[in-house]
Amino acid sequence: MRRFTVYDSLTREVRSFAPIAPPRVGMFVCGLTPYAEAHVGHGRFAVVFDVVARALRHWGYRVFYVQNITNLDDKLIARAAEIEEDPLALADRYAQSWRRLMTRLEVSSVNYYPYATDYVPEILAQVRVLIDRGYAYVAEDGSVYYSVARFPEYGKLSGQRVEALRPGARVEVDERKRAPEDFVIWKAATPGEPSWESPWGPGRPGWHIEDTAMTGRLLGPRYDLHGAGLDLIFPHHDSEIALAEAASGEAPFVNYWMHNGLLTMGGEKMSKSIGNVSSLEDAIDRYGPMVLRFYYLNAHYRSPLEFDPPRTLDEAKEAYARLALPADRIAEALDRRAEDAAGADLPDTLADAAEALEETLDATLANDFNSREVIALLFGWTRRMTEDLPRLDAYSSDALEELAGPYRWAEEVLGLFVRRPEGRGGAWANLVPVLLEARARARARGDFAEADRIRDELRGRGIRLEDDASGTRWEFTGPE
RNA sequence: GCCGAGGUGGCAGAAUGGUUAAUGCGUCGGACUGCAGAUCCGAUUCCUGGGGGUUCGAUUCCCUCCCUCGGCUCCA
Repeated sequence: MRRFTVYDSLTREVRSFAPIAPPRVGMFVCGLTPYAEAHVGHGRFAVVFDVVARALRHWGYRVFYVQNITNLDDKLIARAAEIEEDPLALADRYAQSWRRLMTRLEVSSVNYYPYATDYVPEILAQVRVLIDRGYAYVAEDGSVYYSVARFPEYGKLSGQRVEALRPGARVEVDERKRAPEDFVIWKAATPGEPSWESPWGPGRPGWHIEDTAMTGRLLGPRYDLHGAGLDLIFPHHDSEIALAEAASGEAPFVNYWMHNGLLTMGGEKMSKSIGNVSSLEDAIDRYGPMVLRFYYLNAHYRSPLEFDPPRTLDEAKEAYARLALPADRIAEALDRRAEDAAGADLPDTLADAAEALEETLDATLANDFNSREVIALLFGWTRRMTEDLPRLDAYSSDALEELAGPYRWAEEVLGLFVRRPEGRGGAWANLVPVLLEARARARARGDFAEADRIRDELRGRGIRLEDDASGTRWEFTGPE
């Protein structure tokens, strides 16, 4: 297991990572409340923590990664009422859409996406324990509240002191609470809304306790790594700590807290409530998953990242195309000579450089997941590979594998350079070589009008041609 | 008001107590090309918010001020 460091939001320092029970690592990330289409900001946390899990596995840890889905809350219920759909059905619809987007984005590391409502028994059990231990009380209407005053360390993650909070700053004060800072863990049912039976009457789970009940069951009372956007630190994560440590009597609840910086648009956080959202699916359709992943990983995960369409993704597209060009050419050369072992060996200096680079990539990422620095190193390799492109077909397949090494590393750990057959021209792919041959003949006899006509025709079908010294290449870019 | 994060070239965005502050985008020049595009080579050597302090040396550490963003019970 490689050693690595990670910035821990609780201690506010970069710490060396040590799992509770190596090599196993329990990892939990706060996922979506699926009541609307996912936006580009959501994609960031998904890719950031995907890379964290991929890296840990690459380094020999056995990661169990859980990303929850809050499939019932006030906003979701309100939205469902608006469009006259069952709230749980609405949530399921958007949750499945999220899963499809994750597949397209190559977010493959999540082991389990639990629904909050599938953990009602665990939630009720935790509510019971908290009442029994005197941390929670039942209000007149059957709601149950956590009494923040009973947990003196409340706020240690955010640094907030309870007495400094402004009750009602953004959310109306709830009269049923004993203290304004108390939060609901079991919400008495409202007619017409989904509800479950409980010893305190019908109701539904509060937000914070969903996660602690779920992780208690799946990861145990204490686990290694908790991630999310930094907008969730307060009150959500502070409340999770208060709930979990009170319920289990064990501490610390979580050993490492990771928070990613937020994606901004127009300088402000991208969010549904502000309305400055841009669809994630749209971005994937338009630019492809690799460009999007590149864009996210091109910044340190803790920095804010500005999204300014179309400029930012156009720029990422240009940069990624340049970075990936040798990776593609090497892969193509390998395809061409799959069964052919003949060819030149790699010069020692190049072979050594490839090996050394892989070690540097690991060491760089092991420094608090500095993916931006890793990408800078990969650009260095791409520059070096570019010089070798004309000689590619002279190398043996073993030599080509060595050249591909750093890109393979990035494919496994960063999820970049993934080549999928989809989007490569579909049914037209069979026709293209025939048309290219016809065009080559036209060019050879000087009939450039015919050559351009074929090029334009294909362009109209979303296939772009490029001539270079070795002949004509094509790629499917989609209809304009 | 309180808590937290952050201010780096035209833009995006890294890093480090120490030679010309990475990398990419853009721009300019050149190569290649029937044209286009892509690609390649070179250039863009006056960029670390202001003011103090520690140090032989600060963008980095400390103090202070200014500005931006996030949070203060909906939020990735």
